[in-house]
Amino acid sequence: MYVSLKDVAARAGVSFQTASKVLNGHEGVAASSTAERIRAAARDLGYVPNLLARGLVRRSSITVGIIIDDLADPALSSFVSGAQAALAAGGHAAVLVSVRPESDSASSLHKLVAHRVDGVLVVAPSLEADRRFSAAVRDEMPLVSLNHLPGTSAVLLGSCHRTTGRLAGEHLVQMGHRAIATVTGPPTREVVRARLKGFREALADAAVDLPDDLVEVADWTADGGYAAAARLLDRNPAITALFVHSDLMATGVLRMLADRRVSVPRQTSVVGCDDLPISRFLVPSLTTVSIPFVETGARAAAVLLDRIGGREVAPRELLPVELIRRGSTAGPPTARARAPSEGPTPAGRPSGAPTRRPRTPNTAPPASSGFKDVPS
Amino acid sequence: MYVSLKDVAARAGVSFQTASKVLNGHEGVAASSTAERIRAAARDLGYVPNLLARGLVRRSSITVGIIIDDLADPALSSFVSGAQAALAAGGHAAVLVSVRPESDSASSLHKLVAHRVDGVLVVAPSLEADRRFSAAVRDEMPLVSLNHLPGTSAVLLGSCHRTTGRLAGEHLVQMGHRAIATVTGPPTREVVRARLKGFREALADAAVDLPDDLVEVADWTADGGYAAAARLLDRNPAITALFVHSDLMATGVLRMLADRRVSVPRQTSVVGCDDLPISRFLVPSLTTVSIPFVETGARAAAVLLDRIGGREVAPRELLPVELIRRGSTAGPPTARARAPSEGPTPAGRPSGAPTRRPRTPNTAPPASSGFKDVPS
DNA sequence: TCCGCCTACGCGAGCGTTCGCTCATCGTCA
DNA sequence: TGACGATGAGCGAACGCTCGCGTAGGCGGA
Repeated sequence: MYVSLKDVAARAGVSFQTASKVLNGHEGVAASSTAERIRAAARDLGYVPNLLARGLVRRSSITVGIIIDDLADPALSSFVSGAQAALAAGGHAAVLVSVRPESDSASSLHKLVAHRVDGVLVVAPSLEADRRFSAAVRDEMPLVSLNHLPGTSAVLLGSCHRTTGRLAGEHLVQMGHRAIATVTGPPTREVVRARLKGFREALADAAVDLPDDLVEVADWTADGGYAAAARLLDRNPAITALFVHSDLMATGVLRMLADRRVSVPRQTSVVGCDDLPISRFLVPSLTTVSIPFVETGARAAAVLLDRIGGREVAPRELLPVELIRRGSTAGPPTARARAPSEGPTPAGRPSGAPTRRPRTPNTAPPASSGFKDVPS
Repeated sequence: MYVSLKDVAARAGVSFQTASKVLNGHEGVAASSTAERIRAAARDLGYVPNLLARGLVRRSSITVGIIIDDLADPALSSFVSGAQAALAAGGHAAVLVSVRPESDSASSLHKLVAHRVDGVLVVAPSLEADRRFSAAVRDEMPLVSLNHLPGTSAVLLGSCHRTTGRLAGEHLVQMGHRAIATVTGPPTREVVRARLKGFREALADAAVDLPDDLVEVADWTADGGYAAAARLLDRNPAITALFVHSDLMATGVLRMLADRRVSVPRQTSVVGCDDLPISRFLVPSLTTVSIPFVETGARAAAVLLDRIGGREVAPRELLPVELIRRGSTAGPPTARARAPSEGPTPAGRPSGAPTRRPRTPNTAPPASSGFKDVPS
């Protein structure tokens, strides 16, 4: 089926061990004429080394395992995209396994161990609180994770979530908002707690309070964001700004506000988190804290390769985040502007006649940070 | 480092070959007491079989290679997500390699061959016209592709693009549109030609013409969609409907229309293609032809496993597509309604006073096919 | 008592590599 | 002329596993 080293050696008239050495680029192991003969034979026969056999004796499969929750999640797939590129640059292939709710999380790790991967990259937030997984981690195995993995020696790589929350909070208070609410992810996640902490700090610095009833938990989905924002507005119609923990949820929030005829950013400002590629194209374009997914994935892979190579690496590393100002944030409505409808009612219907379209409506041209590559 | 069969056998007091047979579930190869002793030893020692060694002798790595363009593309990552799940169900792991523009496309295939994958799944539209890749395909190797791979024996799996185009076209003409334009992907792609063909057929059935200047080519990106739609409207302001070959591009189109103050769907209708998870949350929610990415990926993986298992499979298989009606399409504006602005001008500013907001504006509640799981 | 059969296990070979060691040849220099 | 270091190539072992076959020992039947 496949041509082996022996086939190549036979054609070149040498022993297969010699062929091995030549094809591996060892110097001074054969006369240049012999070496060339071997290389020619390999080329003619289309020899492709069997990495299974090589891995067996070298005790390294030149592969890295990636454990992932769900590739359909744009954030996670961006991570993997970056990681994959960096791994390829390092000559490693990626073995992908997903951790599925119905199966034991430790089994996905066992699968990778069975493949004798050189290291593992964890891109699975659902594993954050998974004791069984943490317990199954072999400490000898180099491990880099994009989420917390308490109790393991895994290197943590990500962005500074506290700064993320702080940037969003500062932006909103600087614009003059005081009635600020937030739609978070599940508080079991460390990222959620950290973002909330930074957000609270920023608000506190401006003497703005964040009572519990202005914090709504959602599940990272657009549907969840929609519902959470609806609950928030039902409870407190005076809210003028929302910080949403992911762009996907923010999309749901924007949609919900549109359904209720709440103008963004005139009546309510929205700050997202992630900066998905699509976020600058939403109407209004979404102000958001940019998380460098691809870069983080690439860096994670690079660090993992360092660990595999025996080089010393820091136990955690955070990549910078950045606030991207776009069209979904503005100052809060003035008292006069808000008077007619007394804030959006739960039913969402403005009571009076439609007001004239504002000068900077939700269809405003994108902020300069956005569309620079779109022809005007 | 790792515990081997010999370790297990030594602990159980048997030869490692016997341990191998027992652990592989062979019947009648050992007394039940011995078998239990071996299993206990394996459990105690945490034995994980070395798939490299097993693959070497069994001549099967129990892995499947996936060649992908870019995981950051939501459509492609959805494919892989579905495929990955199906592969896992079949006991196979996925080895991921990406084909990068700067490197030889055949080398990614060689990489997989080196890993002795049992089959290859191609999720790389960029390889469609790649002669070098097609030439490098070993015909013995089971191959399933989501895009055309002319000249190879690869099984083609996808959706019926012609139907896709037809559905979009029929929907628009049924709503009464006559001035219909389209933003396509690169015409080098078979999918683009097929969609265009179906679209043309649907229009022709209603005696609607599609002259070349109403067809604009873009590059699958939102930026590209934005620019293409701008060119289209500049050339022909009378356009009342647009069929866009991907939801991502459609997002750019919606954004561009919003920037020009063209109301969707009141002034212009937009039909997308893909039905990305986010599409129902856009404002207005996007009418689109749903492509079952995840299911296609899953089916592709299942077919690949069939081929690997030596079962007979059809040379191509198409999954059904479906038109999802949402808020971005409606009938064309009446002559009266369009009179004030004489169609959107390139500058995009309605000349008269803003008309009263229509009863079904672009912020209308989503169509029933959408938000059924969003609480009201 | 001997033969043959079944059960339960061991043995040897081989999968395709890598790697260290041995060995033959040859030119060089004392 | 003989010892010696390069140079060039082969050889054996090992990596961890699977699989077919060989073979003890125990049993019943003739």
